Amino acid sequence: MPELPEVEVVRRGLAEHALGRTIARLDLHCHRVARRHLPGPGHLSSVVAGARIEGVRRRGKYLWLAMDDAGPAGNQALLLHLGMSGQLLVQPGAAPDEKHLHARFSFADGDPQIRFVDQRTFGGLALAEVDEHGIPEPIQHIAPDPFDAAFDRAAAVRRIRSSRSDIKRVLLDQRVVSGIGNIYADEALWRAGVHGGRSAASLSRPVVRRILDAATEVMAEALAAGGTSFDALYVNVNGASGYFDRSLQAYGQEGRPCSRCGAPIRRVAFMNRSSFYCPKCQPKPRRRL
DNA sequence: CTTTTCTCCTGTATGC
DNA sequence: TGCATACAGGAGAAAA
Repeated sequence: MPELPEVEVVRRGLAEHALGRTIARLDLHCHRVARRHLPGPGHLSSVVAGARIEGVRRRGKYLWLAMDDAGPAGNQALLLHLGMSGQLLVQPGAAPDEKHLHARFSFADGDPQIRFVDQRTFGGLALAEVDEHGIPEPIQHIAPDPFDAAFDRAAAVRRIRSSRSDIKRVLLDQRVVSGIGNIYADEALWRAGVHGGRSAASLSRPVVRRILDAATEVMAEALAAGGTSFDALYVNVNGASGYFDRSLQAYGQEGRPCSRCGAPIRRVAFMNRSSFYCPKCQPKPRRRL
């Protein structure tokens, strides 16, 4: 599932294959893919045609293409989110349409195209104004991720400790720290030896720092491995899977012995999904999870 | 305001 | 075999 490392892998692929190119046309194959673009898909396509891609940026799990000032999109950005199953693929125009092809970028210089393919259509595209730092308006509420120059660890620690919620919930809240999803939240908590059900406010500053540092570290390692792919849903722009799933210590490891202490990893239902943790290394709080 | 729950979607796996 | 159900989960809307 695309969390920060997977989105960064895709960003790098786009930077390699789309940066500096002029969009000849953008074909949107379903209305839903542009649902966040209120003027509609026709408007989005017409504005983007003829724009030159001047930057490929990311904050947390959001990607955006910065457009040239002089072009038709004027200093706007094309904001992209992969949702759970979105893929951006570099493909020759002659390649057959993918089953869940939702958007196709064709370029003035010909091949290759960039295609947005998304089985579950939780992802999408939208055109957005940007602020003085180049951040799109619709994601102003998304906090900087740990790899962002604007990331302020001390501020993040304060924000986390001021929450009244469980630490895992807070880690998943993109307004506090962005980029962390279910997989890396579980891995960071396992590394830090903290149960996700602990109340965030009850954790000491050093423990919160340790959790944030663990999240940063595990995401950096995952990025170096090309991301985590459980199935064919997350791939890079060339269709290749990442291999960090082999290095996961908690997520998806139910019943397997903890690599630190040997206790079997447990799975519990959490927020309509799952949490994985080591019952010995991550002692459960008295409160319910 | 903060916090929690619900909803969007479809392919795969499991159960009867 | 076939049909029903559970599950995966990011993020925003809605509810509490």
